[in-house]
Amino acid sequence: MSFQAPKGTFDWLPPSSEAILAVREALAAPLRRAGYGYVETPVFEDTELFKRGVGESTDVVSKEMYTFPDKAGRSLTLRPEGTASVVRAVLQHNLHTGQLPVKLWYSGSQFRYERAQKGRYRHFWQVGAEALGSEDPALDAELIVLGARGFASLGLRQVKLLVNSLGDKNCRPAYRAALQEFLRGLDLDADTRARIEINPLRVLDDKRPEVQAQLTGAPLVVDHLCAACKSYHEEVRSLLTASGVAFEDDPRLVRGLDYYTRTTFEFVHGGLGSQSAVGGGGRYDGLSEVLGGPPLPSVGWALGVDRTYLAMEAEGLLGEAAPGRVQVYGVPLGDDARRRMFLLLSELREAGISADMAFGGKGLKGAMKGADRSGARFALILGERDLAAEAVQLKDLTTAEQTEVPLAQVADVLKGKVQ
RNA sequence: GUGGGUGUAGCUCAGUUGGCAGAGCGCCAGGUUGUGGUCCUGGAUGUCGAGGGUUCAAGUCCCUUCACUCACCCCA
Repeated sequence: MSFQAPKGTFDWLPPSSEAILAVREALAAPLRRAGYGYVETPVFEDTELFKRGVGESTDVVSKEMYTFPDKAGRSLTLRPEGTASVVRAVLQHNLHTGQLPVKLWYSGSQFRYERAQKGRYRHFWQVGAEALGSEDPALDAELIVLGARGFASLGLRQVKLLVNSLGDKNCRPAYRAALQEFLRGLDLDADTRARIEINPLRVLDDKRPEVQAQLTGAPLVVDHLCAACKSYHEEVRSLLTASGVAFEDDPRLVRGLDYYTRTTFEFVHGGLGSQSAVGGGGRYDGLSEVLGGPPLPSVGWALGVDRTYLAMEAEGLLGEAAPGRVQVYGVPLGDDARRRMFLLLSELREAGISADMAFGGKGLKGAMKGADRSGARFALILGERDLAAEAVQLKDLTTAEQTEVPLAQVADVLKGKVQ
């Protein structure tokens, strides 16, 4: 083995690669039914976009970005998340000057320079959705419901939804100060003490038991919400309940990125190793302004495609996929037959019948094995005798029944037999 | 950045006290010169992660190093 994939990355191979395609489709389908348009943005952006949009206080920006200079000396960064790019694209193309909200969805690669472990890779995939320019609890609820529907449509039953509100620019500062005061009185290591000053809410997320034990009496943001945030959050919750989407209030739920306000939520699953989030999002009312745009209250989420795959694996939902399975398999005997089979397959494929054949001059036995393994129901056997008769032997591999079919009629005969 | 575990055939792994490099699966071929699956027979594939050391002898013991993996941190 000479080369291998870079650290923290991996290849999707058949058959699991088929499941990944299915996951992307399933997560996106509810969005398309709800009027979200597809957006595709560059995989790299101006480094400053992420510094400003995601926040310099976050670990994502301060130590996990793939940043590099291009040949003209510009600093570019492989996107570590999708929201900043989407907001940038909306502002750049003035999509927000039309009817609001602007509803967009995307699917693609994200990159973070982290130490890899189960469910956390340096290159990962997300399906995301953003609804920009509208402050309406129904929009928050809509997105959450669409995410939940996506997971449910894959058969996932153990995805749990956690919901919280982080307050807004009116009530968050007072809460932040109260939390900082509480945290400063605890016995914590230097890194965590530094985090108290930069991003105190994240301390609530610490998984270490000795830290969690000290957090039992910590002030909770729900107790510090202003009236507007409180009623907004109540409305979101009641819409979720009315939609039949089960959720759990988690007053400790915070998000890793700076731009979140008010509604925040996470879809969690127990089958991902030590990681738990299969998706998450929330409202980010101030992000547009941070990026130099007008006020554009918005809400969005991102769901982890590879993490969803792991969740499905944990729930035993990955059936026996049959990658590249075809309906018909050609078994040519000899060079003349191979040339004729090649043309016959093209004809079948044009007619909408999926077909493969034995390559490499295999013998009959080897070619028949290939037919068996291809998953095809029918084999087409073509040798010198058949060529002379302008016919082919059509064998049903499930019954071993074999009939001779004139070459000119193969497509028509098969059309009647496959599906 | 920190800590644990694992590196032997394409894959999953065994390998005892240091004594000839192994199994299952997969792959290829034959049994059957124009017929797959099941079965039988045979075959190919190894820098035992790499480098050094101890020893008559190292997959095995010691040192170094790399990779993978899991967890902390962080996050989808």
